[in-house]
Amino acid sequence: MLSKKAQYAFRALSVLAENSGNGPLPISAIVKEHPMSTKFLETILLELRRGGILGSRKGKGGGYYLISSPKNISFAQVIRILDGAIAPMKCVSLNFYERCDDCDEQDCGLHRVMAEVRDSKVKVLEKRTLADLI
Amino acid sequence: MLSKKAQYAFRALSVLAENSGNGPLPISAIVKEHPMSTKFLETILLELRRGGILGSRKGKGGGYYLISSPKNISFAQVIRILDGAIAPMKCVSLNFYERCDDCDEQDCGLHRVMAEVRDSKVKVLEKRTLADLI
DNA sequence: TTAAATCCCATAGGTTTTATAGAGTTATGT
DNA sequence: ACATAACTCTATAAAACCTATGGGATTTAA
Repeated sequence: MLSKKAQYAFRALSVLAENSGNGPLPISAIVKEHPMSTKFLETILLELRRGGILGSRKGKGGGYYLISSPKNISFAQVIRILDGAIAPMKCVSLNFYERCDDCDEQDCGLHRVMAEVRDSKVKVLEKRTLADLI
Repeated sequence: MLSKKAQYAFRALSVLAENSGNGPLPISAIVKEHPMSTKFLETILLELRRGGILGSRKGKGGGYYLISSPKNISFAQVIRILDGAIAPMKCVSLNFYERCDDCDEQDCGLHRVMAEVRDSKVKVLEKRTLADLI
């Protein structure tokens, strides 16, 4: 399941996507469109900035903005920044791999099926971008 | 991500699937093949029984067994019993639906993409069965 | 009667998620 | 220069959830 963090993030990103190209948008403007905890959103936007998909400008007239065009930012990127692995098990994760203690991964049916699930999720999430939110 | 519960469940179910048709298998026999907490596995098997995919027999010579053939028990069934929704958000879940507070669901981009993710996951998980574990 | 096995309930302990608070820092417009 | 608006950072608290365990009750076969 998507965390609340990721859900809030997509709400906020949809606002930023609509505003794309018009300079930075302050948090207050985002909260105005999608009511939520300002402070919580702050930490989320910070993570997204560190994750490399948002830029920010301080001071009067500042705020957050998308670093690239909405159609170049995939759902997969956002989810990996906020929730981590897309795969249903670490041992089949592409970006957050960890060795499995309970099987040898070569001849494990569970491993095979979960890799298949991962592929089907990634296929959708890599294809869909913030442009699909507008 | 799959919970440990679901992971242990699949390990156990693979043993039961291999033994399918040979009468009940006690927990001790399962733990022998896949080392894990006996008590924890006990609660898992109980849930699977209540979920309708396992039968059990008490007393000496008793144990757990698959109610139907391995090829008729899908991954989706098992996951729904132990982890709940397969969908990434409750508001797009087929079996665990809950209304979304933050959008109207008719015209929500996030909703649309997540429904697409749900479909791709369900497609794999309904197709794959315990027979794929053997 | 005894041993083997499931059944049931309660709960402890830890981790993660969600959210808040507050002080500090930086940039902007005037 | 100054006030202001906005981001930065760290700490922490509350709630929810996951993982695991314990003890006793019940059932069955031999």
